[in-house]
Amino acid sequence: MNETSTRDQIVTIADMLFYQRGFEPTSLADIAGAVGIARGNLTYHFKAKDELLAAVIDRRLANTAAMLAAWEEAGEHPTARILSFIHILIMNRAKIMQHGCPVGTLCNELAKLDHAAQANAARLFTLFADWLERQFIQLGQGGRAREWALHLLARSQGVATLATALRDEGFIRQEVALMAEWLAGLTPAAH
Amino acid sequence: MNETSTRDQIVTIADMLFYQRGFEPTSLADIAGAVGIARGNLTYHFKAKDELLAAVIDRRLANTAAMLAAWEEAGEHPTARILSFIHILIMNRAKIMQHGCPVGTLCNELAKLDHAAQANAARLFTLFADWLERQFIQLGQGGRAREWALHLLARSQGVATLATALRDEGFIRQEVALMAEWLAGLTPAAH
DNA sequence: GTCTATACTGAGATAGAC
DNA sequence: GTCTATCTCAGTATAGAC
Repeated sequence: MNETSTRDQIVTIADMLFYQRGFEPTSLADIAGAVGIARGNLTYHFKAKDELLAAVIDRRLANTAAMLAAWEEAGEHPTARILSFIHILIMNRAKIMQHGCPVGTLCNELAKLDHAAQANAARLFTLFADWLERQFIQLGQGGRAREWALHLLARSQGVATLATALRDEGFIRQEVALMAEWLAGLTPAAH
Repeated sequence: MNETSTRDQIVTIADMLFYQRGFEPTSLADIAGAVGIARGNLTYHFKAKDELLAAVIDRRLANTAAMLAAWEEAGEHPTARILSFIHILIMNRAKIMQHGCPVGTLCNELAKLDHAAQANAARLFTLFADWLERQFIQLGQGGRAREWALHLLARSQGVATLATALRDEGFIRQEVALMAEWLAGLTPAAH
């Protein structure tokens, strides 16, 4: 009857450690230790490390989809929704400066490892891209909606990467301001 | 009298493998095997893996500084020089789609590992940033030269990250066009 | 469902022969 | 300067007791 089952706890901890240290450098012993279970128990729930990775990615996909759906149901103006996306950089700035963007860094690592889960991890990006594309369509940018979606996604990724390397919070705020400015330039005058 | 000494060969191979697979996942055995020497020999030249990493970063710093200096001495218009930077994305598109940007992915990995070499790797970024800043100053953008330098650096990083995840060459070309457009908007009319 | 114990592999690092 | 041999440790995975 424990709602936060051991399995869920494992995925939660693994998600965190994969983000903070990376997939490869995180050992199953690290995860088991952080959860507070024996290593054999971890193996009972996940036969192999790759299975655990798959579960982590699936959870991230579900969480991201839920977050984006909530933003869409909130009924705001699409400009406000896109600003919510942009402001993730501010909200998560401390973690980003330490460990980068969870999506970008995972995709990069899996690409280098030539890992089978790479394509599934990339779906995290397309989730954001599709959502952003819908917002730009609602802004009347139908012709270039996909282009703007990927453009904005790329810019936020670049900010994350550079902020991690330079550990510069001011830079994040500066770039967020530039993105908001760019977005305002696309938005039809609402007054 | 062998100019490409074993030591140089080791650094060359390590540089390549650290880029392609990442620092952590690349073993010293991988490197020794690729060079064609025994493991003990590798240890003779580099006491520890971290020493080898330091040598790789130092070489990258030297190579990058030389490339940027060459671009500057070519005597072109600063706009043309900045375009040279932007077009790295096109020139290296195949490698980028497979392994990302060598600078960004290394900095990300070292940040997660909390590695002592992280700061030195980040100097690769400041090398580019300083160079770009000088070009923007020459463009008469003195007031915002640093801002534009970091902005352009971030955008190229974002393109690399997304291109790796999505394996989309068209996206790279699209973003390069947007960057060129943005640059043209900054450049004082030259006709 | 959870644990201990262990097999097996591959990592980095070291010693010393040639 | 290069090699083989070996040490030590950490990693994943497995077997089986409770």
